[in-house]
Amino acid sequence: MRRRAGRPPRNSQAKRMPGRVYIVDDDASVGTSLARLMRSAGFEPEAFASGEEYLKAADGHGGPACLILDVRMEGLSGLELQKHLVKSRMTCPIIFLTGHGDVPMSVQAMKEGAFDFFTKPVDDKELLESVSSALETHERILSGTDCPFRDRLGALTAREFEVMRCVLGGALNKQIAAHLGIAEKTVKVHRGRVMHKLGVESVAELVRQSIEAGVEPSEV
Amino acid sequence: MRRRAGRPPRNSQAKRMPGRVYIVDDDASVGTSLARLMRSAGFEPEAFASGEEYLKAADGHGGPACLILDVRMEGLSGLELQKHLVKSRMTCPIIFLTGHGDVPMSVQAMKEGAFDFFTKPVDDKELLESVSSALETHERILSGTDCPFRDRLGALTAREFEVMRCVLGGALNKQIAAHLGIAEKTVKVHRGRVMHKLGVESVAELVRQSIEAGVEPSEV
DNA sequence: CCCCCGCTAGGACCAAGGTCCCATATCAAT
DNA sequence: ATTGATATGGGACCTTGGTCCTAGCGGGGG
Repeated sequence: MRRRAGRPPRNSQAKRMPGRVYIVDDDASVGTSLARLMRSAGFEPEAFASGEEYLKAADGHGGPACLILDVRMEGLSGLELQKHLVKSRMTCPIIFLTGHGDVPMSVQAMKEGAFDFFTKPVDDKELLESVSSALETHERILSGTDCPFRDRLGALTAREFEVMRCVLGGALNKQIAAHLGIAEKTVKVHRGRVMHKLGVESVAELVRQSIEAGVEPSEV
Repeated sequence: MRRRAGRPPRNSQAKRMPGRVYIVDDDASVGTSLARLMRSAGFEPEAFASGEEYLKAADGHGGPACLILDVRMEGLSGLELQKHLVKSRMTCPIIFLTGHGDVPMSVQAMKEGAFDFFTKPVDDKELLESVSSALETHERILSGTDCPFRDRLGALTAREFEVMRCVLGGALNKQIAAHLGIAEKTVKVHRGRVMHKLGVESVAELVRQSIEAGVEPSEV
């Protein structure tokens, strides 16, 4: 039961979100100038002077965001902060920006899943492009691959959804019927509507799309 | 048609494979010394003098493998070769080793999914560790974290496999039959055997497992 | 109060999937 | 030459899936 309670946010992303950019750099002048750059490009910057400060103030935020981290900092280093965030399942992309970068350092950061890695001096345009791309990526992560299938799921009635989950579980119509305490005939009706509403033509396709959309199958 | 032509390595991984290490470097002396190093560590090296040569001779191999690529080479560069391999859905990890590496280059390689990136001179121990780790990773990829489904795939005949891919694509038996130029009856036979050999009871299950095992569906 | 929507379901059919048994043909290995 | 694995299908038969059309029932909103 539940899921799609009330209103599946039908038209999310009505307008393009600007996107939050967290900046963590212990050099205040760098922080402010980066913030200025980001603001001028239409993003919402927020600067922190250390990893600890960021962690304390981190609000989770709702929409798409990304981090710009310095590697060398007093206290928590950028790489340490990254490890910490990765462990706590942070999904938002991290872009490194450092004055003293070398290949092994960049490789390590990338292995940990960094989105990008720049050395100063950095080309503003390149950095902005990377930030923009990072925000897009995060948006996609947040909204689960924006597939039209997901929206169509919202068109299903509760009963249809239940039947669909049983189908995803590989159940026969008669099993679904028994499971739901209804006639096999009715299951067929629901099932047909599910296929039609979701715009799929085969169970194989249904399963694929559902996996992508994160729909859990139902045991029968 | 293609893909695992001929022989699906029937009894892969009977005994612990040491792991194949493909070396692509246009400096012959580097290639042979790397090969020697790998052999001494118990791996099975195979050296190529260019990306083109590697592509021509690539045999697919059965077991776990990895690549050691130079970045700068005559003809196809390491990064280009990597892109090409990624596009063709190569799963085996790529380790870069280059004399003239810089941060942007390493970042690009890592973004494309490189397993590691070293600059010469490289510490033998580090390189060997990376290779060993890459082989382990590849083995895990190949065997899809011990799912029995993957092993069972090896029990399918070429024809059965083709039919299965069509089923994964959501095709009807008659469409599969037309596609393969055989009778619908025969498709049913193959299909039945596929389900039986793979130990699944529904198309839904088949699709799920196949996705996990990385089997590509076939358009019909 | 009535209508629409969702849930239910029967009848009638037809297409598709699946399984037995059996049979032929090819190819490679013994 | 014989055997085994593979691919191919015919016949028969049953189960499932899917779609028409029709229709009763209950709830919420105009």
